[in-house]
Amino acid sequence: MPELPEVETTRRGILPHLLGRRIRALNVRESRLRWPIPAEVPSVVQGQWVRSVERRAKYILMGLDQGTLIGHLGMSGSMRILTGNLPVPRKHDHFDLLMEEGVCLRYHDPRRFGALLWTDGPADEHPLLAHLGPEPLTSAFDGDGLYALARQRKTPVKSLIMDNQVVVGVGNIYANEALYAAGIHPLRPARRISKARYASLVDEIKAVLTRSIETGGTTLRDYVNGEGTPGYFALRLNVYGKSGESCPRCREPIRTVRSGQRGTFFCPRCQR
DNA sequence: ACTGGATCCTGACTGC
DNA sequence: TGCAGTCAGGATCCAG
Repeated sequence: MPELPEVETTRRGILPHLLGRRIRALNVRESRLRWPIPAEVPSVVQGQWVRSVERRAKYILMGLDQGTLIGHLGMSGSMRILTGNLPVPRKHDHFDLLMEEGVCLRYHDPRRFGALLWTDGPADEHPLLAHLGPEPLTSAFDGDGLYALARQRKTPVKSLIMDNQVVVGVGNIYANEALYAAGIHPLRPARRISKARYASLVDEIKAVLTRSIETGGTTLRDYVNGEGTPGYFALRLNVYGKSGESCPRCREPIRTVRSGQRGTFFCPRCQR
């Protein structure tokens, strides 16, 4: 389920349960994720204290006394905190990170596109993290920088903002929504967009992600304590998944095309 | 250097 | 009911 707001919500949800606690065991039931969970990880992490729980892009980074556990939720992954008697694992509950005091972080991922890795060195030097673009909610991501990057690019602007080397954390839903909010056609070649319009696009990306993280907070409690997973954030979607429905702004029917194997939704009248 | 396409995997849904 | 086809929140890899 995860786009960046859900990953951030997950991080905030698991943080208080993991921070300052010691890992009793890592119990792996299915190691075949996006990359196999390396065989040595359980013995390496056992007995270590969790010193930090951070996020970079859509990776969740658990800093240990030695090294960092790197988690990723892929397309269908979720984490929840269990306490007390552990329920029998459901299908696709691939690992449990068992902490002191009966706290358990259980990972569920039907499609197995997620990951759990460990690195000894600085996490940001890990090959998966080393070449990532700026975080979208920091000042390192701005209109001028995006405009400069786009100069040589013929690729559709939607592909550009979903490129993790350009900016991280903009998934398909938010790419569609931010482009709608900025009035930019998703298939417009990246180099054919003015600096002013990129400034607006950056503002809208930040706004939609921020709003989504805020509303995600309301489902947090259920997410980490309750049974099952939440639905989507209580985010008002204008175009994503709204094929054929009328544009909230001009009533024109929302259209959908496929671009880069992803569903692309837009208003042909408002977005140019 | 860029770009589009294939790919990993399971499950939900649609249409016949 | 069953079966085939399509699509889904990600992101890497590879050919051209």
